[in-house]
Amino acid sequence: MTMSDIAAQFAARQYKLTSQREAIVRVLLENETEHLTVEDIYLKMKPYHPNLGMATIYRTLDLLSELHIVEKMNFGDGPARYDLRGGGQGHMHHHLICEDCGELTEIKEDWLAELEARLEREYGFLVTDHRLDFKGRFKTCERHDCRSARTGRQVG
Amino acid sequence: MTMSDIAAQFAARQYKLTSQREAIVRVLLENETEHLTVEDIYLKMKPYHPNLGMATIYRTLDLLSELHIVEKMNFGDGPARYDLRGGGQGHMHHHLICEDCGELTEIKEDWLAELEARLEREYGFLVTDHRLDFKGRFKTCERHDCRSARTGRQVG
DNA sequence: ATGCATGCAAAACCTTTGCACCGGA
DNA sequence: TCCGGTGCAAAGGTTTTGCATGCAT
Repeated sequence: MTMSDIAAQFAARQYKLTSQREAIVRVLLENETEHLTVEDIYLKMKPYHPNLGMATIYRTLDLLSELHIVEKMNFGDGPARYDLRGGGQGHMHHHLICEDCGELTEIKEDWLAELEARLEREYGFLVTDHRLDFKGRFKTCERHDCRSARTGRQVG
Repeated sequence: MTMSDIAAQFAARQYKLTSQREAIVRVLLENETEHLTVEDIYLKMKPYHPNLGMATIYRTLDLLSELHIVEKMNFGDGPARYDLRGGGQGHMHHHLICEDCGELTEIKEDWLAELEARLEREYGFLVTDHRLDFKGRFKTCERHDCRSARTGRQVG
């Protein structure tokens, strides 16, 4: 996903790619592997765009979601997180969420094609997108044996 | 899942099963196939427990989540929804979310065992729970051809 | 008496909205 | 000029928290 791809999508729908919107997209592109919150974006932009308010970020992210450029994720603890969708393949979002350290890891593979075919056959349901989250623990997690000491951080 | 199962789990952790908590559990048991919000529960209980406030429901649901008796789900639109976990098998939560009508259907089968085994082999990640949501459309959905008329309801 | 649980209200938190202003076609 | 976009502040909805009271051991 490049800036000019995104510019083309804006143009196709007659949305304006203003300097604010472009700056927000740039932050997303520069942090492609992260799952940023609105506040994350706000703070990263503040030095360069001190007047840009969170409302504009919310509005821009809604727009980008509508265009399927970003995906909005809400894990139910704290604020929603946003993520550029992967290159061509479109939908697929799988996460490993460690219950010890809270780490959120994205699985880059699409393992669900056959399940989707089965849903269509057996439920008459045409899948356009999915999200799969696993909770558990990394064997190598440094906090593996600290479970009882945890404060109540919600990881899912 | 029966009330006495739940009572046993409370006792095992030295939590008190007060009349308020029992009433909340009863509402969940009586609506086992629904995905209730705190407000849903509050309104259902109001006639019988007019003094019971939402704070108690929040606190009780947190407790029930911690005991893995209910699952908290947040789809990012509106309030969180809560659901009794299925009988013995423990974790498994798969949903079909229709983008036309917003209907939320639960899939009652556990299709992910082999994926979980693969995650352990390839990522060193021990899965304790997962959630799988599919967005799409039921072929039979009555609103199938009304997409352009939709207001912006968020279904995922 | 001690400590957990409750009820109420206030606060906190995240997000959306209203409205005046700005800037490009 | 027109219209979408922005900035700020206020409102909205959901959830958490503080604190006094209540209840059971």
